[in-house]
Amino acid sequence: MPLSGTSACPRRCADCRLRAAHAFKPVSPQELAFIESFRSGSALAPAGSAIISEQNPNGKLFTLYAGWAFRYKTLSDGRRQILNFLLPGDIIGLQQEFADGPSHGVEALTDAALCVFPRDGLWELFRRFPSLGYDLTWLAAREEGMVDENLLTTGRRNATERLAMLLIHLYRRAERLGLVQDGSMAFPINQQHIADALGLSLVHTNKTLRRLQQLGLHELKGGQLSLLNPKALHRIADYYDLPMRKVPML
Amino acid sequence: MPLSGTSACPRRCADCRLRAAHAFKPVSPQELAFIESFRSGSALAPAGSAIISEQNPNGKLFTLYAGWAFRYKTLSDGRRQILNFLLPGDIIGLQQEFADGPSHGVEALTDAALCVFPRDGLWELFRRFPSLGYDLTWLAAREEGMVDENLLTTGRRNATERLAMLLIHLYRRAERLGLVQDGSMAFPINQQHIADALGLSLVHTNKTLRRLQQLGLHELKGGQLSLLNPKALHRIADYYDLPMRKVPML
DNA sequence: CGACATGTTGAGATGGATCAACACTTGTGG
DNA sequence: CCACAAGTGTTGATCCATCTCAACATGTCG
Repeated sequence: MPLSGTSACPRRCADCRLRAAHAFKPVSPQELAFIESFRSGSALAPAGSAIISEQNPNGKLFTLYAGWAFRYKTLSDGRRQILNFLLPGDIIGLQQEFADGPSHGVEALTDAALCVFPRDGLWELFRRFPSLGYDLTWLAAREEGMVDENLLTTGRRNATERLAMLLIHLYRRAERLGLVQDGSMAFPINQQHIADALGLSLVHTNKTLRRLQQLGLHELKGGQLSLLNPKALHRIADYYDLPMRKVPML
Repeated sequence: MPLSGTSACPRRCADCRLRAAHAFKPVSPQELAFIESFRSGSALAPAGSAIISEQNPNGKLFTLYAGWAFRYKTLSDGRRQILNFLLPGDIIGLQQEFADGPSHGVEALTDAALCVFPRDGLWELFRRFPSLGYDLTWLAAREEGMVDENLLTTGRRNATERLAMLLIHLYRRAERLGLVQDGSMAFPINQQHIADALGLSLVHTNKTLRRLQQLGLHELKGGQLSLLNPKALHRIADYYDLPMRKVPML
């Protein structure tokens, strides 16, 4: 059964539609050739499936080519915290290489297409293409920055501020990737995900989200999100956005 | 005025007492020589001083040689979230290289000794010593893992669990570095820091900490911490520790 | 049709925040 | 040497943001 909406990444990295996007740093032909040889294949992950299991991490490294996913950790009684959301171009599984044990799980939110790399080829990559090693560090640092921001949100913002932050931040990331059309974007996250990402209960998330919507700050229906009053959302979230550099992509 | 207790890092990296510690991955003589040439000097940061300002990040990269520090972010109304604590061997300022703007501040908790590296030599390091580039990615991933854990704590653990987690985690890290003697370690963190790290109010932190102490789980006085009932703390925090590999150090 | 996931809403309970004192220590300047 | 300010820890009273529990609505899918 073909997965609706998502197509697997092309055989040749030179044909990669994602890499051509405005958001990404260009690579040299040599780098591209190496990436293509390094890549061990592609994969499709249906919505809801585990890309990396929290208990039994596989040894693979992925680049998310299309679709959404999220990283999470759980406590043994089931409480779950979503660490960050993953969008096309994000790398998956890099931490596994360095962690002392299983550290987190990754789950697909939508049907997702992935480029697969063997984890044990990582050192080879650093050795042969230091510039790509540099890019990997960049990606790691960038993701850490994202978690930092989420920790600030969860630790110090109240429920309204948290929601505003989440909406703005995801909108901004999607926009950068060209996923926003006519001021509206596909938003494949349900309220349970939002609650788990923000450290709130499901019920309170619902009520707060509803209040924001009734104030006319945003609209969220049919899986589509639009920000009706971005200024106000920025003010509430205490969020200041900066011009974003092109980011590397493996 | 000499800073009590902390000595600056030695002139020659070969004489580095820290690197000789059990916790760190050995480096080759060539790597060591490069690190020494890469290093632009050493510095002392008095307790409470900014190592990296949240507003005006400097372009430097540091390794914390002795003493404690912490990374933090603040909201514009002053609410502060501590992202993680830094102990000897940790790297400081790596994210700055990749962030689009100022991302976080770093402050010394105790008098601290630092090795200083020029940030703009980073690419040179990757190019000439890919193995050190690999180590930097490792350090970045490791720190991200730490923030992940803190996000889980702040988002999903209650006050008691958070405190237990913090005590265990810091104790464990200190132990690894040989900073625990006779079951007791220097603990240079006040309750305001703890509150800011855990997303709690100062008052509630005090009351919860006090309760744990009265239950005989730990003792914290005179700036010294001992865990009197680690088993119980582990159970409360839902924390399982794993054997830790040696980690790299720049 | 029933089962299930998801969203919505109200009522009541509570963990943690806020406010307000006060104790103790340390350093400083008169 | 004392008086005082500043930083830190402690404790009680009260408040409220958020959680929990419990229904019910809606849509999808077999």
